[in-house]
Amino acid sequence: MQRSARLAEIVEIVRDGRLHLARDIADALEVSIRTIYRDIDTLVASGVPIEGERGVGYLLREAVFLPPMALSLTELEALTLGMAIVQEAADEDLQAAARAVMRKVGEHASNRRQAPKSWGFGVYAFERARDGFRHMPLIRRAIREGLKLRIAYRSLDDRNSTRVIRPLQTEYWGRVWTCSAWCELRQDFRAFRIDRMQSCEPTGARFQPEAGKTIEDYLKHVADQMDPDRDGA
Amino acid sequence: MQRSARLAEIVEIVRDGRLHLARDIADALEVSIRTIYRDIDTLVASGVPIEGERGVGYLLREAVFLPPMALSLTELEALTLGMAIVQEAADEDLQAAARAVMRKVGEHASNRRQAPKSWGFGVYAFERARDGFRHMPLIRRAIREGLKLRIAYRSLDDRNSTRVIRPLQTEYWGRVWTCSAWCELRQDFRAFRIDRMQSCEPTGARFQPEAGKTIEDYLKHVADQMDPDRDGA
DNA sequence: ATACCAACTGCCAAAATATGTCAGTTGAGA
DNA sequence: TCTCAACTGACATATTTTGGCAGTTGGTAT
Repeated sequence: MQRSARLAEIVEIVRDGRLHLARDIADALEVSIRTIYRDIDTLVASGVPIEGERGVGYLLREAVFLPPMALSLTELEALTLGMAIVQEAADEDLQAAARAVMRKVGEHASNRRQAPKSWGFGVYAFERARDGFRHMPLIRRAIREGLKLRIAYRSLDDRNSTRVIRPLQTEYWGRVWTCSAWCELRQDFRAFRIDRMQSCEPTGARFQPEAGKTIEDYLKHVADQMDPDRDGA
Repeated sequence: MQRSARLAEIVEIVRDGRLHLARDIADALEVSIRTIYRDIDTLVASGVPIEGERGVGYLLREAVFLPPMALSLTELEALTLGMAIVQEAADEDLQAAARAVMRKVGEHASNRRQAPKSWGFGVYAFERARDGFRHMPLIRRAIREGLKLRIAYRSLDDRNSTRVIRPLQTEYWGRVWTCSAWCELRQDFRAFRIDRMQSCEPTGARFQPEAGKTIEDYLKHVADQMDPDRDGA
């Protein structure tokens, strides 16, 4: 196995977020433990955020490793446009992430001989309801980790309710964000406008994918009933 | 110099879109020409679209090479969301490019141990005016290459005009795309809704950045006058 | 047709790099 | 104090990379 391929393989092994011992990695890749120590040095030196702790093991958290890629100019434009839109239309966490992506990509992509100053895109939102993004970072985390949320919701015709939901996905409607979820009050799927959530907090409970209540079930469900604002109770 | 660093360096040299001889690259990197031939083999094998022609030289067109990168989960979400929006809100060229980006990124990013089936995003556009994207690929090319365009425009109050413009940038307003340009008819900056362009074709002429008519001048200009739909003539 | 160009290929010895082994040290926790 | 596993340095060995050489190939200019 080539050295470069082995480096990539180490990242693959380590990025599941669990602890790994140099000994085990060495066995899996059929090289000596010394080589693994040297390889991890190389990876850290080239920016892969692997954390090693004496007596514990190696850990790579919250990171995904992209291999070298060749993008066409049009693909780079799509990427730039997408990141520009996210920087306008999403919450601060995602805005910062989009900026970071552009910094990482741009750093290497823009030092071409005649670098275009502008990429030819501008993105503007007519109604910037920054306040409507307030709960999004929490909701995204809840979707990732399977956390139940308790929300206070004010419907479009100003009726209030409090309910526990299992958030499944967020949707962007051009101006408004919604969160689709399994609603434990209604025992059914519901979509909530995020800017109409008066409050939003984890209940502390978690949920597992459950037959009939998963994102796949929801997507089948909406194929039939097409009216996200139907729920006003 | 390390082999891997040299491979990256070759891409840097070659991606200016001009012809390069293996001899010159070898001299620049202080290795033998034989090594360059082997390196280019390696690069092509790993997907870099370098074209070599006997008796001519090497060429890499329309491509940008991204080095290995580590993205945080949030950054990957921003990337995924941006590409999802572009796939909804842009013309077919950009849609295809966004799909390609996700294929390239996802290929490597999604084979984690517990791969999330969905990234927790859905993107929907209320008004899909696909027809309004018709001229966008041409306009983007014109911006890149500095081509003058002749457009037939129908204003919001239904007055028609034909003019030659120097396109500078496109803007996305959540639902509608516009193109800002130097208008040779009005001798001033104008913003045109792309879905109101009845026709759009290159005049054959090119333009160079000219003091007072560049994208930078335009951005200064809009800072003062803030009404993109003002021009109805 | 001929000459020329520069990409490409196969081969081999020399140079550079990566690897395994071994004998340590370090920091944290039990 | 002991254990664990990350880490480090040194050195002989194995592997990979490199340069040089002698070709071939496809295309263009003469």
